[in-house]
Amino acid sequence: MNRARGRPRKFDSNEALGNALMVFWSKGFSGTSLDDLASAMEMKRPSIYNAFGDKQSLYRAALDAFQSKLSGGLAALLQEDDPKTALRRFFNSALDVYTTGETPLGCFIFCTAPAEAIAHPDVRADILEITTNTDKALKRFYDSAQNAGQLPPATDPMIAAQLTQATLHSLALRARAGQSRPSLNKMARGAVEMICR
Amino acid sequence: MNRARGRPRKFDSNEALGNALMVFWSKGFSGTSLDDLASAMEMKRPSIYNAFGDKQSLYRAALDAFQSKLSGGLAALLQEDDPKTALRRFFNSALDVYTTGETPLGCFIFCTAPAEAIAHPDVRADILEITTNTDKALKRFYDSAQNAGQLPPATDPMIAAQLTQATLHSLALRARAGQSRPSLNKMARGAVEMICR
DNA sequence: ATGATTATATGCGAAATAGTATAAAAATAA
DNA sequence: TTATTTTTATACTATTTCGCATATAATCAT
Repeated sequence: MNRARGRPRKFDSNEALGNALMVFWSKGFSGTSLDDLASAMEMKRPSIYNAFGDKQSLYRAALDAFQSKLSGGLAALLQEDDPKTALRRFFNSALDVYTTGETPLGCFIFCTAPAEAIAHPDVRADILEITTNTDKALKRFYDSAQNAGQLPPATDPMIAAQLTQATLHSLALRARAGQSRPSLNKMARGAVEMICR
Repeated sequence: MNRARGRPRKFDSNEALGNALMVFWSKGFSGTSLDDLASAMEMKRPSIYNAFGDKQSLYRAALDAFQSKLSGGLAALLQEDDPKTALRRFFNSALDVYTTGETPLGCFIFCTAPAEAIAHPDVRADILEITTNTDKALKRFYDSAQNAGQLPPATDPMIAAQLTQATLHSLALRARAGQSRPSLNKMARGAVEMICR
């Protein structure tokens, strides 16, 4: 009696969302058609509507899934003792995501969502929330580094946090534009030295 | 005999391109229809094709126009003697552009073009070129500041340049996401202090 | 088995979309 | 005036798009 009632679903919800995410990541929201999604998700359009609602709901679900996965992994890396080591691993791990595939796609959120932000205020609010939360998490990181005497007292933790996220934004755009992984690594390393000196 | 031959054009080319730019800036490339463009440009579709080619050519022309105008203005500000003053004016002027209108649109290039970069390799190449040129221009700025003894010898001019553009990228995204102008000003100020110390 | 429930599959339809063919209009050249 | 050139305006077509209506299938509850 505790079992699912009607006909069982043919698809795995997470997998289908992940496939949708990949299409949106490559083509953006407006550039992706429901046929693109249906074929990538191996679902017919009515099933997509039934499971995820309309195109915008699906896109926002993909944004949320991407952010949860990425920020979870990155936050763990910031637990490391030495701030510079933590940051180097932080950027390196982000770049792993940004440069996968034959054509690197950059960051799903920062490379595709801004284009939709004006036409879709919900998406705009999503970006703002993600950016704000990331600032806050990084500020906590710099606060505790400063308390541990690992960051100069003159450094403003909030500014350091914003510049760190700015580096992330830029790496995301540069990866999608086609800059090489070594050049991105170099920039990330340099940013760590600049921010933590 | 030196006069234009056939029926005279009804529209001013720069003005029409500027109107197209505004639509693309707000809705992105894929989110903009030719009807949107035709109505904003006050031209019929066949006239648009005749004057600017297809949708992608028009979009790339708009990218080029935006970049020329913005980078020209910003480069002039970097001529200022004091590097910090130059940078503060540089960011301030960029923010003027990023935050105009009731709903700030951020940077036309960095907020709308990345979404198209995978589907349209020409656009991807455009972004890469613009990013590379901006890095180079900023590196020259930091090189000469360093030569004038206005930047610590330990600072790597290329990293400073990349971080400066990273700040620009981030301000662009944050403006479009809806962060307030004062908070953006504060971040820009802080970035200048971090980079030039 | 029978009915209830939920999912899938087929296919429809109305609207939007990109791009063009054709004809009319406005200018110059001879 | 007549021919030539170039732009504009109308209308067309073929395709794509989103979303849904309807019918069918697979499972559970009784």
